[in-house]
Amino acid sequence: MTGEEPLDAVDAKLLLALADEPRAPVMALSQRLGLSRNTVQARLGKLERRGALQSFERRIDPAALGYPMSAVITTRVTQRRLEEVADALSRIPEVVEVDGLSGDTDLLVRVVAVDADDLYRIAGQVLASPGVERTSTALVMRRLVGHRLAPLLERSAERPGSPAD
Amino acid sequence: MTGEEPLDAVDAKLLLALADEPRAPVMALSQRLGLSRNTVQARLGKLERRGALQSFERRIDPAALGYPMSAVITTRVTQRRLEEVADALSRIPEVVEVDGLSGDTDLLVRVVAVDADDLYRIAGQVLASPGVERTSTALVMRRLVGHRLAPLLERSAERPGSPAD
DNA sequence: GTTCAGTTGAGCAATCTGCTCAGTGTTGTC
DNA sequence: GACAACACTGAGCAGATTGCTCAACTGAAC
Repeated sequence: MTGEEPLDAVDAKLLLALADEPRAPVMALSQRLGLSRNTVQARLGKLERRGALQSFERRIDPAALGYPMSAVITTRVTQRRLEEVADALSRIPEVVEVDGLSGDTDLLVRVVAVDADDLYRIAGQVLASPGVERTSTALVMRRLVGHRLAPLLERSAERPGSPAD
Repeated sequence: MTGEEPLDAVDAKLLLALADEPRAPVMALSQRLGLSRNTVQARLGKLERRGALQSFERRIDPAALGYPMSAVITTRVTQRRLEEVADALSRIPEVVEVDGLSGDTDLLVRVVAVDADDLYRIAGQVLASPGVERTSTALVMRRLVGHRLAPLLERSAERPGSPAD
């Protein structure tokens, strides 16, 4: 068991509605879903308590903030120093995301930058972080599919049970 | 010029406040920022119109939806078929993000899955997509630094001018 | 000196919020 | 079948919030 039961169809529909109108008042949502205001409010509260909603920061477009350039830096790290490295990386403001991976590369570091020079500087900082052995920087030239979850939400919204049955 | 001027300090503060309380009413935001309600409303409207706020879907935690497993699949693609491949990938619901990269690997594909079997299946679908030559799947074992933008926002909130001066 | 965008404070009717309560299924259990 | 647990519903209420518009003020640019 995952500890929390996965969301049900109603939750999925609620999230879809929110995806469409993020700042929609509860009233609008309840009408849209054909549920009572009470229910929607309870569901929303449960979603938040459950931690199903991540930080609002994820919605902010770095480009609009003045960082139009984005890159992924795959890094190889001295074993057993992952924590330390992650900590060092988190101190670089332009590092927006770090994932620990299995396989050849240990870390996937996502950074944003103002321009090419800026990116060069940041990549240097990543490489200079204690514990980092080797890095490889790849520019994000184009966002082919923006982060989306709607397809999975729609699946959940239709089926009653768990996502994969 | 980027086409749109970057956000200013007020915008950054507004976004920071929203990051703290995503569903805060405009009134609360205006009090918090020491600005008039009118101004906050105007700013918010401008942010949305400008496209500075991305889809709400980004805030939804796939794990809560029932997809606790995440992986990045780097793929090599037949040249000139990027569009086609991206289109094919976008039809796989579990593909949540696709970036076109410079360098050795052409595509960075982020997928979520219910479990290891599911991931195996999805990786197979990615590889089977027309135009995909080779793939390499790496499991996201741990999120070291969750997607965040606050450090950059705070920088913008303090300095009056552009993000890097 | 004038124009212009951004901000402010005020006002208004309509709506929304947070909260509580009791009633109504729908389940699952013994 | 009886019963408890649970989610959903409809209703109510005081108070806050929204969307909108207006006129006035500020600072900067020209």
